[in-house]
Amino acid sequence: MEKRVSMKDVANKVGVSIALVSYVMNGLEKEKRVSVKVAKKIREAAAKLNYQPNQIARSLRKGSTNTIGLIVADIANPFFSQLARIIEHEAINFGFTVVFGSSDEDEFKSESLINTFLNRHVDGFIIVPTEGTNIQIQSLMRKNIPLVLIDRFFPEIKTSYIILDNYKATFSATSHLIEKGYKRIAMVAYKSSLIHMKERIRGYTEALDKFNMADNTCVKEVKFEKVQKDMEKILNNLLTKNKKIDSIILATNTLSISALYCLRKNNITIPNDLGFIGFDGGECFDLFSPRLTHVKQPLEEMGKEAFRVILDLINGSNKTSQIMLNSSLVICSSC
Amino acid sequence: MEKRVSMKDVANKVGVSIALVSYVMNGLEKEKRVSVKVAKKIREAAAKLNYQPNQIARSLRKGSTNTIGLIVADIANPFFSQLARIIEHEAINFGFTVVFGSSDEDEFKSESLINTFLNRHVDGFIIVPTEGTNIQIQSLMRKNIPLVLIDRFFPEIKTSYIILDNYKATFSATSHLIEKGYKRIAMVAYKSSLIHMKERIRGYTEALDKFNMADNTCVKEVKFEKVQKDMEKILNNLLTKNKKIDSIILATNTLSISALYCLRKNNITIPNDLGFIGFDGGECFDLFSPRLTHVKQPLEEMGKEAFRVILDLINGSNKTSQIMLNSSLVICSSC
DNA sequence: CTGAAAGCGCTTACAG
DNA sequence: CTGAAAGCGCTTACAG
Repeated sequence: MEKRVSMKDVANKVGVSIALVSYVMNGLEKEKRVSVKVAKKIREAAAKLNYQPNQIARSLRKGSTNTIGLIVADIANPFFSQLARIIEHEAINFGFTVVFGSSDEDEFKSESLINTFLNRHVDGFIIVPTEGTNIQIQSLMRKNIPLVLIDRFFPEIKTSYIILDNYKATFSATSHLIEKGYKRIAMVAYKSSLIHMKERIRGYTEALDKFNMADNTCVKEVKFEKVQKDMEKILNNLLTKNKKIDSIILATNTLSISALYCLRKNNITIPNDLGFIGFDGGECFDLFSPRLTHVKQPLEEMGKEAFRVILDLINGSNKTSQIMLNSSLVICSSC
Repeated sequence: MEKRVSMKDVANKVGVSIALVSYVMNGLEKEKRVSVKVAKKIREAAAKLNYQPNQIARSLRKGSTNTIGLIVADIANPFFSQLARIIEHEAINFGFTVVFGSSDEDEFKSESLINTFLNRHVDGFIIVPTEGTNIQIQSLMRKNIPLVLIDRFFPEIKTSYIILDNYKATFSATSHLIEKGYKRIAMVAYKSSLIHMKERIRGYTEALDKFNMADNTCVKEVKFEKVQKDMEKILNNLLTKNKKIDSIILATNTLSISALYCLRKNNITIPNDLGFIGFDGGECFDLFSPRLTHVKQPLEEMGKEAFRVILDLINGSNKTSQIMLNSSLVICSSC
């Protein structure tokens, strides 16, 4: 087993103090006026011994870890894993490492993840906040920990965040259905007090309102813990009762997929039996027959902005950045 | 801004030494025979001050970080993100944190990730190794760093690994097609020297061989950097030339998806024009019409075993665990 | 039962 | 231009 070499080893080899090695390793030789000759020797010795800095020691001393904590609802959800990929990429480019965790929309898991990451002294957090985590977020704010929320936020807490203009997203999706001649448009969303869900629902209801179709407003909510079951019940209901719906908008990608399963199971064909608009779809939506019209989120921008903002905060900025991005409606053949 | 409280603060408050606080915080009060009274006082003070241990300091002192480094090819690929989810879950249960990175099948990115994680003193690695990383893996072995490979491995290096029985997987997929009466079965795989790809190809060729159809062996390889382009060329070729193929097996999920895009684009219908078997599909495969027959990997088991093995190694075991799991062929309606 | 002290591997004022 | 030393917040032999 090879032993790790420390600055001391390099210093001993060259016959200088540890301080000099530290200066050179950190590229401070100019600033600290280390002689060119010694600097060269140190660099050579370091290379020869294959010296690698111990980031743990560095972190303890400097109080910063060059690590960011990423908490999403579920890393296995393509929406979040794609986001994670983008954030990871940015992080690496700036010399940061990402630790991640999935909250499962559970406030206690969220709390535990935040504490774990705090104890490991991440320099900042990128969090997809879950219902009931307001206090946790406020506590981070009080501790002055760099923080940016993503996908969702709390209107009553003044944090930085990057979100979608959810209102616009569903407003335009709904309008699209109306323009296509659909009359009885339903929306299925998650039962949640979180703003992104509320806004998606508001976009839908206000679009109906605008076209004087408020009477046909039909919002159904499923519980996060039993999506499939709730969805089946709801769809069975909506598709069989007197005032049958003629089209549907789903408020998230998981809901979209769940709905597709149900529809297929019940032999409901799209768009003949039912018009359909999904939410941030990806490959599944493209490969479905017919191709599914869906709301597309600007993932790349979202991830990049989130990292840019957190880096800014880590570097001492005290500016609160609240950024709202626009989705696009990808029009295919499902309505 | 709240200041972080350290053991010293707790010690001062109670009027004891830091050592005692450390013992109590680590639950060593029995072992170190701390008086019940003092232990209680310390616990109370710690709770009151909301003391949180500084894991960085702990890590520096103990030489272990309770962190594992997870390197996959691409965290945005559902196969890997689902695996990540399972590993994360296990990790948390055992008090570990996961740092992750995507190698993009690039040996230099892999090297850089490994070094980054080494400098951060992860306790162990779970790695999906990329072509050309043999040396990196060997170097980790030499340093005696706990390591488990996953999805792929290097036959010439004696590491622990958890992999699929790739040979069996495609052997049975191919046999299934043959039994269904298909005569001209093609396989599209990645161009790679890695064992998992070789084995998937071998499973295919040996199945043909067994049924005396070796003459119809047709393996095409696409480059990782230009999947879509290569795939189109290959499929155009296979579907138009004299000896047209009647069915196809794809060697990974990304290849499967890529093929589906191409087929759709060229109006090839499954299974009428072409029999189809995909690899670890997930939702896309289920929702496709017709439902796609595919090789299903035991993700849960793979992730859990990987963590179990790495934990074992971290805890000092020097046993090399080489585990091969079985896939199942999910038979649907695409062939 | 308890405390003083060394040390993990760095960074960084300070002195010369 | 260079070095000695303090200190980041812990853990852990050691002494009493």
